[in-house]
Amino acid sequence: MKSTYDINQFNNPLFTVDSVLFTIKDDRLMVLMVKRANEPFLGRWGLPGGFVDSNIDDNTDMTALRKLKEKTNITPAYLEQLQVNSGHNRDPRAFSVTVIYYALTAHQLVSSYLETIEDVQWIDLHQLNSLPVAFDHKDIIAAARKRLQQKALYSMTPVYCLDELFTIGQLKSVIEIIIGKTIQRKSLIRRIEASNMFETVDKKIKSGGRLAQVYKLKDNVEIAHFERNFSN
Amino acid sequence: MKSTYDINQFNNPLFTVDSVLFTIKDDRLMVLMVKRANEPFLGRWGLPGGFVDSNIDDNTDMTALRKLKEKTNITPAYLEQLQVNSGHNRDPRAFSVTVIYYALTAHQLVSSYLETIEDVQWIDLHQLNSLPVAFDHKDIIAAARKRLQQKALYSMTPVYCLDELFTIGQLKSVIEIIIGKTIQRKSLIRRIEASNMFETVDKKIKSGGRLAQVYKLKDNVEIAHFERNFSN
DNA sequence: AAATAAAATGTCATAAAGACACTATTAAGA
DNA sequence: TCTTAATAGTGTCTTTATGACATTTTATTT
Repeated sequence: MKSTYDINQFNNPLFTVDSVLFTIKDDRLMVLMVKRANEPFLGRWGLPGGFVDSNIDDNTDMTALRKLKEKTNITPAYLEQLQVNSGHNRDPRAFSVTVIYYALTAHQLVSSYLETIEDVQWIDLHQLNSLPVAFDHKDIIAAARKRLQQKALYSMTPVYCLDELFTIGQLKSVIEIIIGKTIQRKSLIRRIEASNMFETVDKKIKSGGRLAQVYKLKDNVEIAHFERNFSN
Repeated sequence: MKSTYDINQFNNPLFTVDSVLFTIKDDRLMVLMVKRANEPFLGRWGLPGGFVDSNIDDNTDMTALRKLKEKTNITPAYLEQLQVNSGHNRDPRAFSVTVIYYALTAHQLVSSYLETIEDVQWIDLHQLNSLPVAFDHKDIIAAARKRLQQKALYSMTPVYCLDELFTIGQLKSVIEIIIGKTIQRKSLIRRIEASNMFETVDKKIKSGGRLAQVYKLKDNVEIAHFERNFSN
């Protein structure tokens, strides 16, 4: 049945899946980008992604994860649909549609793997303007960043930029980098307690002063959301 | 160039665009549904939507609006991407992908047009369970409703369910129906003032007691968002 | 004129975040 | 060992948007 059905196949748009994988590294928000090995935009930097392989992928989520695994060797701790971009002009080949995901990971899980690779890199968002970028991927990254920023104001999502074990100071720093302003440590602690997402680990980490308590996520937690944004 | 490029066309997924058009009618949240005239799911009720026509549509937003116009004769006041659904099992024909939008309109603009039509109707969300629905459209409507609900807690989006002219009481009622709980009239008034989205019209409407001041949206306003949710 | 009803306002309570002082604990250096 | 610096962590008052609810306003109905 599947092989005989072909209505509208000819006019079907060019369909791809792309991901904006964020991390925090050296106190900077970074995005994973790939130097393109094919036309169009050969040699420019683009988001990791590609075509759905319907023999392998149950759905587009799987496509996004598969492509990310190919480039980074990991499955990101957080993945969510961002938006769909479509139009005649974004891909010179045809009317194209891209499902865009954004994802979060601890850079530690990826960085060592990337060291031996040239065409896959963490790109500092501040350096993005001076980089030759393919398609409309610069706009997409901006949109993903905006969404992440919003989410960081009212949810615990940014933890997924951190390693399994982390301190409150590290979480505070990650949130501040994402939202672009400082928050009160006290406010974060209140949210950590209210969220009930975390547990302490019998371990402390030195941080230039008093040792910091180490935390980790409880098993199978839901990301906590709050009724107010961090404000200013 | 466009006509010669055909890599992966054969395995390209079946690609459609569907919309969840909400309105409030008789103090109920309603969705626009269409009785399917084609296989699969012929005769069952489904969301308005269809294939992209890349000769007409600049992008998938236009596809959504075009299909809604065909069914309702109007362009909804509010339209936003909800999500993408994809998989092997959701459409019996092939691996399929649907971009889903949700939209808001005043029912007055549509209802008279629908009166003469049998296969396009407003469906009360409470009646949805007892209706034969196509594809995964029941789940999609649930997801769209949830998103609208969330948005109503921290933004002025629900105004787009109302006619051009409306009262505070009407806006309060629409919000309450969407979020499923009552809110303080006073809180809404504070938000109306803070939002700066509205202006009074030199007109009052009877409502069983004191006449109600009529409001309308200012020209080209942005939807106001707030830092807190309505709570309880 | 009185009763009723919803609109609109006034004002105090509540709750979560902001501000910031203060204490605790570690490393480094005199 | 004592002092200093630095960050972790706590206590507590302030701020602010919303909740609660009483009061006033203005219309209709009887």
